[in-house]
Amino acid sequence: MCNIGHAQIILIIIKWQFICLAYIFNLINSNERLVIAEVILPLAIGQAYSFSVPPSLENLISVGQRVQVQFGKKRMYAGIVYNLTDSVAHDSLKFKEVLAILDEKPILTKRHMDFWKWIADYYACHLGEVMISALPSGLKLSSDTIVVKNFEDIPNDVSDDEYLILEALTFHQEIPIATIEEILNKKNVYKAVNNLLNQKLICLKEELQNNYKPKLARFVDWGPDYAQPEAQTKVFDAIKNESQVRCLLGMVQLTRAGIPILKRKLMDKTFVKPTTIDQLVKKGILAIVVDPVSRLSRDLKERNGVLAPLSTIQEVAYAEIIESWDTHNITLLHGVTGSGKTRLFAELILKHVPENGQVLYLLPEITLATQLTQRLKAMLGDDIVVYHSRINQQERVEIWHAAFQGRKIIIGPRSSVFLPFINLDLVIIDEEHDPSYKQQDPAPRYNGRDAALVLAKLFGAKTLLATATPSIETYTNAMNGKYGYVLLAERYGDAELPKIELVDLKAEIKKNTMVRVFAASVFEEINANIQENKQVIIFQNRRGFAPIYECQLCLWKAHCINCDTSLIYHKYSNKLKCHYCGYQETMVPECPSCLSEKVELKGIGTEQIENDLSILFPDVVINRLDYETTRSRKELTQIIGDFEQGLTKILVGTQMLAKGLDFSNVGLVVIVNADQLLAYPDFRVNERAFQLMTQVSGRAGRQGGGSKVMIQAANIEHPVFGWVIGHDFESFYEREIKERHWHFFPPYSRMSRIIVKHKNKDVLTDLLDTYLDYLNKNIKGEWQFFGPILPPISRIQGFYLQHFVIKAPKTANTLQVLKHIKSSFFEIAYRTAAFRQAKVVFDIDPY
DNA sequence: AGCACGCCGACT
DNA sequence: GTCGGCGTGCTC
Repeated sequence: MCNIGHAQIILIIIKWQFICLAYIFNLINSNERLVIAEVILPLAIGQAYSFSVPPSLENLISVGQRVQVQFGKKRMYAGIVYNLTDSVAHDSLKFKEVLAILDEKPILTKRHMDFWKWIADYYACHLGEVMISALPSGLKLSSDTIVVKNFEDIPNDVSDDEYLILEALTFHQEIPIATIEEILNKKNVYKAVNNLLNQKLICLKEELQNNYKPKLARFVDWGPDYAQPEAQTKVFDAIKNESQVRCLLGMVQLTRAGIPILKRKLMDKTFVKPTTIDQLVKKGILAIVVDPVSRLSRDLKERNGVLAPLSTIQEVAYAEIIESWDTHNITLLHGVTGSGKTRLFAELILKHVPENGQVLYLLPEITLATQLTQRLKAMLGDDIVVYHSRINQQERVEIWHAAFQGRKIIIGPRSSVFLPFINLDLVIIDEEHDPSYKQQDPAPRYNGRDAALVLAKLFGAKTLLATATPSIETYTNAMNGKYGYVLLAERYGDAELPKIELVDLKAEIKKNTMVRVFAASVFEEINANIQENKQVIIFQNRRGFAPIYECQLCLWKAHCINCDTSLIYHKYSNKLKCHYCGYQETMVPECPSCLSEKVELKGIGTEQIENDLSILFPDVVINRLDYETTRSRKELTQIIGDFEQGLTKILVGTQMLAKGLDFSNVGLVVIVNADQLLAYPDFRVNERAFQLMTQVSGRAGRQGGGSKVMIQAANIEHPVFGWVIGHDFESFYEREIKERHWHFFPPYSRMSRIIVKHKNKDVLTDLLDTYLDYLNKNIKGEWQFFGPILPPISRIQGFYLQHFVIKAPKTANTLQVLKHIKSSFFEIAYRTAAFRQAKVVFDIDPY
């Protein structure tokens, strides 16, 4: 008995041991199997954060999906699974759980997130910031996202959670996601929200903002019975009222091409009041249209349906590009303005890209809204998607999915490098030199051109960089043999490059022969072109009416209260505006400082030129193309369309005019003040001035010959003018590259700019001195540090700013040293309490 | 970036 | 005696 009892006890002990062992084994085992998801959150912190994946989700989760996670005490985010790993027990304890998986399938591939990582590393920013830029807002969710009603009746086939959300929306049009959590009385509501989004029963608030804008533009068209010219002619018999007649005459003239006209523009051109138009609308003669779809696109598409054959020169260039791709992945197509590059792109896409290959066609933002995309659409058909800043967020999500499903051609600005291509075969970067490829603010401060080259490399895709005025960096790479090089030196068809003439403003002013802002010869030339029914483009790279408002007595100047900038007068609104922070005040007729009335406007802006022209040429239709007049896409399309169709005779504008616009009847291009283009304190000024003048000139004479460009300048000895006049890119390059070499500027060095902001001016100076001292002592080699530099605008929105510049050798470990620079900055700033409030911005490869 | 916690000035 | 300013530190 005793023995048996003993044995039993032993058995029990063994049993217990077994249980304990099994328990421990189980623990280890389950810990080994525990899956950890590294998740990118849409925040400017850290890199990826880790969350544990509950067993129920283990088989469903994969890299590239969105998941709902809690971050901090109460905030929820839709993050992206960046990586999946196993972890051991003591690590996993501190992790929160993934609460839900939002996408059945990934919405992008690992390859794309590698691209994100490259951007974050190279441009010294957080992965989360890249995510914010990359994802359309329809795919981003967080606690403070606001959900908006987008249905009439609640459908039957929704889940309980979804029903509760929709029901709540019938009472309140908008509900923040945080409130939805309260309504459903639980934390993981994203799944339901996401389902409703997919069913388009709800929208996110940001998604709607873009949709509202086009509604602001009202257009005037003929009433249904007056669409035909005969009916329009007859209508004058019945109308007696003088202003109504004037209004209708204007309509006949301005809508000749069958395109409705902006109501405001009709009022401006015919000097009628809104009531006059309303009366005509009441009679049914005119109609107000709020159609958000431009009719221009339809017209153009019909006109350009047929693909013209390649010219002999284009054939040669085509063959050369294909050949150069045998040995180089990247090729520069250097084609003069008007050489028919677009037609070549169409040929490459149609003939070279395989059936399932994708094409990314990058363009500077403004060109997107123009004829170019219309022409490509006409050439290439419907398998083409255009991605630009003014399309709404719902469409963006659709384009996102289209790219992931292999849509063939995507045209877009720099941000389209973030679309989730699956089989990218060709990248075309048009107007490669354009500075707007560089994003200034916010982070990631990436260059769309350079990022696209990296993206293409990740896919093994071929790249074509195209421009009439290559950037110094790209041209150098082409000359080095790093890139292939194809030259297209002649214009397409019978078009000739325009004759460029320099007009000496100093001499003109001495002789007192200026006609307002124009030299006498320029004024005559404008006049002659109008007489010959040719169109004129006037270029002035400054918007507004006058840049400086100054007191002649005490020299007081209108200054922004937040920034270190002078306020620019806008006549249309009678306001003085800051172009940096948007601050504005109403113009007062006397000096606020000495109360004298001798305050005067100085300098020239596009608005003033437009005003002067309307006085000099009262019978000519003049229009203006700048940031001010193109707030909506429709207005931009309208302005370009009107000029293209010859309704507008003179077009005044800023550098928007320089970007790839194609007008056939321009006989004269005037650059009003070229000195200003050469006055920026930037090592790229000459390059920029050369490019701008050449590009603007390129708008002239795109069909036939005899066109002219007149450049007004005081400092006519500047060498850049000679090269522009001679269409001599090579001499310009020869000289410029020597300068870059001499001063160790890019492409000989890699440049970074570190901008530091602080509310206290002295602390800021102190911090920069301390830090630069540290850098000079600790970083050796060919590294050069310059600063502190006071930027042209040294105070923005209450913060003082200073920057310094780093020139680094182009060696392999540049990035590591930059990382060190970044971390040591924070270290030094942290040591002193006063430094800690400093904000710092890293701008790599600044433009 | 957001948000909580905490320590000092102007109000019921 | 509280409300609220923004400085500091933390978020898997």
